[in-house]
Amino acid sequence: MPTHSEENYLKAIWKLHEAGIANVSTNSIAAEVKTRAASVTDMLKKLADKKLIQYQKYQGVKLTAEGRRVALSIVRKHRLWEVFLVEKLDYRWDEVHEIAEQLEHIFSENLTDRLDKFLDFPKFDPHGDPIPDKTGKLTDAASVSLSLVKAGQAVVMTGVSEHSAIFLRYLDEHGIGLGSAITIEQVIEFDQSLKIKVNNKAAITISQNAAKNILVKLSKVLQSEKKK
Amino acid sequence: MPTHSEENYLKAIWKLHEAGIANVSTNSIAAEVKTRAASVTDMLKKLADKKLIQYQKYQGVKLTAEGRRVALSIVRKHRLWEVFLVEKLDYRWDEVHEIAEQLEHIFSENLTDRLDKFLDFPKFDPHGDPIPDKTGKLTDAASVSLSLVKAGQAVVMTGVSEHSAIFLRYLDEHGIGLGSAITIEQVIEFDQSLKIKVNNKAAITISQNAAKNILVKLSKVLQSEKKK
DNA sequence: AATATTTTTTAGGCATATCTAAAATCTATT
DNA sequence: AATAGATTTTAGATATGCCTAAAAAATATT
Repeated sequence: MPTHSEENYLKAIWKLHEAGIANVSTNSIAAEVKTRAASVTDMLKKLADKKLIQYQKYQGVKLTAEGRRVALSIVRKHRLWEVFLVEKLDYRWDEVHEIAEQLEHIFSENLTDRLDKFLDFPKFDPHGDPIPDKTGKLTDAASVSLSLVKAGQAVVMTGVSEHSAIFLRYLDEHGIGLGSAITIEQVIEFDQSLKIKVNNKAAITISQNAAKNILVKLSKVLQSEKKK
Repeated sequence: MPTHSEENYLKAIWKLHEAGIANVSTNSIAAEVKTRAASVTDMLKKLADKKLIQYQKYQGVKLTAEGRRVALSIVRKHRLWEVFLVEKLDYRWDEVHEIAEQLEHIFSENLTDRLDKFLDFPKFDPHGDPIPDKTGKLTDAASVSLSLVKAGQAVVMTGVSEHSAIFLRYLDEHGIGLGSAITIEQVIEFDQSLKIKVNNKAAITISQNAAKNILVKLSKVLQSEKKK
C-alpha cells in the first residue's frame, strides 16, 4: 500500500505526463509537490524499487502500469470529493482543492464507489476536469483553449487549465463558469485580448493570458454530456 | 497543529478517561492505540511538552483543557463521518469504524461544520454515542429520565433536566447528586411515585414529577451493549 | 572542443514514530 | 520491611520523508 507521500508523487508525475511531458524531470516534480530536488530523488528511488515508476538516473521518469493505476485512483478520489464538496456542502469551486488534497488519500475502494454512486456517477469535477472511472478510464474533454478560437465563433466553456483560487474567482466575477456560452466578438490585434459575450450579456474584455487558461468546446454537443 | 498520531493518542486518553479512569496508565493507552508501552512513553513526553496533557513519570496522565478540546474535535469528526457513511452512503453501523478513523483526521473546521449542517445536526452517531458540538459539549447518550426506569434497576445519576433552585435544593435534601447510585425499589401504581434507595441508605419516596427531571444512566447493561 | 550553467544525485543531518531489551520504579505479598 | 512481580521508562535501533551543501552529470554557450 503506498504512503500518502508516494501517492502525491505518483499523482504529480501523472499530471506532468498528462501535460505532455514524456520523461518527467526531477525539478518539475519538485515544483509540483512543493519540495526540493534532493527529496524527489530519494522518493524516485523508492518508487522505482516498488516498480511504480521506470527510473534511470538523470533520465527522468515514467509511470509503470501499476503506478498509473495508483495515480488515477488518487485523481478519481480527488475529483469525486470535489464534486461532493461543491454539490452537497455548497462550497465554491475555488475553495475545494486543499480539502480534496486530504480526502484523496482516504483508503477504501468501496467508499469511493459508494461516493461515486451517491453523487450520481459524475463525469467531470467542478473545474470541468474528467473523473476517471473505476478502471481508470477518463472521458476526454477534447477541449481547446479559448485563446485559439477565432473571432465570431460561439463556444461553450468546459474547463480551466489553471486552477488557482485567484483565477477561479476572476472567472466568477466575470460571470464565466462551466457551461457558459461564450461568443468571441473581437480579437484585439495589439495584445490578443478578447472581447467576448458571456451568456449573451454585455460584452466584456479579457486578457490573452486569461483566455489561454479557459477551455472551451466549439460545438454544443457537450450540453447533453454535462450533468449538473 | 497536532499530527495524526498525536490526535490518536489524545482521543485514546479521552476515551479511557471517559470510561472512568482519572489517571490514565501507559499500558491502557498502549492497548487502546495498539502499540507498545515504550512508544506511548515517547509520545506522552511530546504531548506534555506541547501542554496537551499533564504527565508525571509513573503517575499516569490527564488531558489539559487544550488536549481535551483537540480530543473532542476528533471525536466530533469521527462520529459525524459515521453518520454520513450510514445515512448517505448506506453503510451498516458495523462497517463504518475503520473509514471514520481515517476521515476524523481531515482538517478543516469549516468542513466539519458544513458536514454537520448537511447531516442536519445529528446528536448521536449510529452507535448511539453522543456527537460533541462545535464547543465540545456532548449530550450524555446513556442518560434517560429516572421516571422511565423499571423497578429493580440500579442506575447512576448523571444530570437534571430542570434547573430551578427549588428543585436542586429538593435533591440536596434527599441526598441526590451527580454520581449517586440509585436503586429503584418500587414503582407505586397509583401515582407513579418511586421508592428508591440512594447510595444504599434507607429507602425514600419521590414523586413522578421529580423523577422525570432526574437523568440517569443504567450502570451495567448499557455499557456492554454500546460497543456492538 | 572547452567551459560555463543548470540539473540531478549523493552525502550527511534532522524530526517523527515506531520497535526490542534492559533498567528503574511502583505495588502487592509474605 | 524485604522482595517478587508488574508497570513504566530509558537506551539504542530502524524506517520514512524531509532538508542543505557539495559532487557528478547533462546541457548550453562561446
